[in-house]
Amino acid sequence: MALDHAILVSLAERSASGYDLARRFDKSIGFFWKATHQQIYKVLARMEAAGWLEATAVEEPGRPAKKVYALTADGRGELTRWTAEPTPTESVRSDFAVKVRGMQFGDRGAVIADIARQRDRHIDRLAYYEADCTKHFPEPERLTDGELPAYLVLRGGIRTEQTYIEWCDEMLDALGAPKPRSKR
Amino acid sequence: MALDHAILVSLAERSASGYDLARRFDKSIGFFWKATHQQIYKVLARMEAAGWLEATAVEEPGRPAKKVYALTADGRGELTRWTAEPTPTESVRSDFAVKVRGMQFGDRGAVIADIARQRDRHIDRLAYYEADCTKHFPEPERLTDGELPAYLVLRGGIRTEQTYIEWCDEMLDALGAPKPRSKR
DNA sequence: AGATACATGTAAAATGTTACATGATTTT
DNA sequence: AAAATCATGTAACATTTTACATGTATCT
Repeated sequence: MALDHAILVSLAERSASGYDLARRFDKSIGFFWKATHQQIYKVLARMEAAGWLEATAVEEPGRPAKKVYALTADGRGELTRWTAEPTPTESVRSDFAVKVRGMQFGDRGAVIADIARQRDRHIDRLAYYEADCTKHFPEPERLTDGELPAYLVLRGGIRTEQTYIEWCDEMLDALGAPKPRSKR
Repeated sequence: MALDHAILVSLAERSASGYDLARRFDKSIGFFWKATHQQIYKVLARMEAAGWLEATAVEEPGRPAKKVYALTADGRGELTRWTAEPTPTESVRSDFAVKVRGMQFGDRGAVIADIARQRDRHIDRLAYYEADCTKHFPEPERLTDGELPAYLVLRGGIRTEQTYIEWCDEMLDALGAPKPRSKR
């Protein structure tokens, strides 16, 4: 009951094949939920069997045929039911935090290098999100009801990345380590 | 290769029984990694078989006997090896973000109420972290090398909660909904 | 000729969740 | 007397990850 709903939301936005979905899960919706194509194909088959989805074979010349999935009335019903449910507390799971906490029992220098790497990665991701935001929502003051949710979720991603970078900065300062790139 | 290292870090800090660990995973280390007792007992058995841990039966009058686990040299070796590995990008998984993104296809009012609920929960968690921080690290300017990592990880938790609350505020404002409690 | 993009899957292994199971002691 | 805390597990099920499998078309 997890990837299922992420796929339902994505298909509600626009019908797609398993392959298309796999690419979406590498960006846009994938910023907040990761999934591989193997997982996606399996869940699509299960949801089609459950009657939440309908598949249509689409052939384009010079390309393999694809199965495009669309929500059925039952699928839309399930999506509505799910949105009305209160979200359970998300189970936190941060390898990185555990590693920082365990640095004194391992390779201190390597962990500091890892913090610096993590910082770089989040700087890149922040830049990516900000570019995405400017591109899709150039005028945040004038958003339609349809655009608002995607915008707000992206704002959450931007805030999260900023916070992560600031946290890495605080750690590198406290550990007396230099920061690898300019930014701050 | 996930809960394993969280348990190794916790046991490196102090030897414990499965039951003790289950309680630690309800707080402290559990802020960054969730695990149930069923999972913990299974992983402990596996790691003992692998020679990373050693169990000693401890009996206290008026209480059931417990098996206290401690790291072996191999266990410490594995922990060091793991800390030296670069941390792979964490796979994001936010039910809540997916739900916000899908609000237009479901029950808008229910999702707004859910955002308010989420906000309250993170206000509570922030208060908890801050109290924990004041209690364990009353003088953050004077931390020993042993205290620093746990302090920094807690700081990360505090920053994360603050950001989450601010994000919920932004969403409630944008959606024209009132905020349930004082705070801001 | 080799790499990348398009397109869809199966199978095995590892991990995680939920339900079941038991029994002593302490607190309300 | 019932509920909570202490203490350790097994079993079934669901989910996720990793490896295997296949084939066409386009780009370099």
